[in-house]
Amino acid sequence: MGKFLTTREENYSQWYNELVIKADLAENSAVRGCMVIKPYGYAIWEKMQAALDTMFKETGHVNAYFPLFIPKSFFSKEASHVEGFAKECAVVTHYRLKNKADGSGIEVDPEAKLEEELIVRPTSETIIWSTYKNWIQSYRDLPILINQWANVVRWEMRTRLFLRTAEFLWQEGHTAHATQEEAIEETIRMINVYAEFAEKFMAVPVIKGVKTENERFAGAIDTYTIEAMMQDGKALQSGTSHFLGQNFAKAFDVKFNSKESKLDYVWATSWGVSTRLMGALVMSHSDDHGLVLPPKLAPNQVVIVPIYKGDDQYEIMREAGNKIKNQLKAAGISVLFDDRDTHKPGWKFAEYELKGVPVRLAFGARDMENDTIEIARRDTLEKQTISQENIVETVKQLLEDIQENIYQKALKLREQKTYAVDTWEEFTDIIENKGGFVYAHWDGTTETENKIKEATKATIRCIPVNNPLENGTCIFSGKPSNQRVLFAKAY
RNA sequence: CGGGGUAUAGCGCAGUCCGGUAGCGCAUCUGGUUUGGGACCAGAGGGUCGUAGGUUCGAAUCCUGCUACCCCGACCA
Repeated sequence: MGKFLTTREENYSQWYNELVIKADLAENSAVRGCMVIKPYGYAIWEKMQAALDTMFKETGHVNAYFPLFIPKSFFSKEASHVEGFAKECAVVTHYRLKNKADGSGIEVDPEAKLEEELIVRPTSETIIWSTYKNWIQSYRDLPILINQWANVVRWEMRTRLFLRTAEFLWQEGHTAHATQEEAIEETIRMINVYAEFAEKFMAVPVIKGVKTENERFAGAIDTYTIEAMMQDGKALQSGTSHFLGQNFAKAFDVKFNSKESKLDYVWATSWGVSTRLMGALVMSHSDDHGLVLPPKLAPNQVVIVPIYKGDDQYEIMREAGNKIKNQLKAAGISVLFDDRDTHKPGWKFAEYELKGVPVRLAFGARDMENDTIEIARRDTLEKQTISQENIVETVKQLLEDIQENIYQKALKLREQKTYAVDTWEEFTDIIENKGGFVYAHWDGTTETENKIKEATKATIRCIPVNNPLENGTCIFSGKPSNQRVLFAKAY
């Protein structure tokens, strides 16, 4: 087996970078910090979108679309929101170009300056709440449960394909409610939707929890998060759901008449997941041979590779291959029959391993004689020769096994790399030498949180939901604490 | 945004120190033999050496600016 990838052990970060490019998921573009998502990568994103969109619809949401540009003045209306995003906003200042006088190209026409500059959305709370103001007068107008699929721009200093890019694709849900209880319920409902999606579709186990004040979304009262562990033990924040209280309603003066004929501000939530999930997917399951995709999100669940000698056999194999392909397709399995004569079987094997196709079927003259077929699973790289008779059932079962197996494997790894510690020495030892999730006591102050971050680069990923209460002392300050929180280095 | 590194054919690299007009492997194309884990032989095409200036008779090579990428920090989904 030739070596095409840096191994995870050699250099995890380089392994990831190479894998994303070699598996044809994405590449860097001519624009700094912005990526091109290639067809194979986009196909996975489309599968994620389809599953999530269905879940959003099932929970009563509808899709809409709001503008890419946000008037600068909107931004300044919610104080903490501005502060959070101001440092990474792209700004449109002009609306026209013109030819340079000396004919050496084009330049921004200084006479075409915008009256009010426009921000390229880093998130859409402000434009949406300025719109909701017009839509909401009465409790009868509530709730509003809207999602949008969009791109956003955050001018990042250091970027990495999928994990952090200046422009990325995401969905953002923005809901408006008559009561605080209902908004909190919605916030929790959506973090649960994200957790279910991560675990059932991506096969990525996640920890649900609440962010500390320090890590909270700019403008939120509470931020719920799902945190996944990557194979190197680092955490990846994979989705967030925010209870925004009445902050945006107050900033944009969105009031409604309640049943009791009382004028009150509207309660809000927002929630989102992004193409960063692609990074989570890659880093959770893949190995030194390439991607390992969960069957539920793989663009092709099965690839069929024919093995033949000469044109006569080729024709026979094509016919046989198409027959198998159609059987599988009829059972709702997505199949690629790679009957290209331009690449050899061995080349194709390596290629589809790199691309993470869950199941590979290969057959040649020997199989034709015996009515057998070789079946190989990507997650364990095991292969065996089976009878063609129950091929559909066998493949179906195997796809389910793979989906379950990679989830269990990821869960097991997380359990192995999760620790509970009581002393600063143990804490720093694990964070610096072993890597992983560490449950430890914390005194609840931002000051301590920041000092721990400074000393170790570990941050509080979340305070898990249903976190058991337990008396202890803060690992850093020694002050009393009544629960452990989840620490880790994060992407 | 600070420190370090890199940029030569589609990809990976040598050549740069010591200036003389560009080479290797893979990939591509043609023909043939092949096909159960990235085939082999023969031939062919492809580069104004990241970019803009400068020094020089002459620059991939020396000097300066700019850009992009990688690593390490600060910031963040």
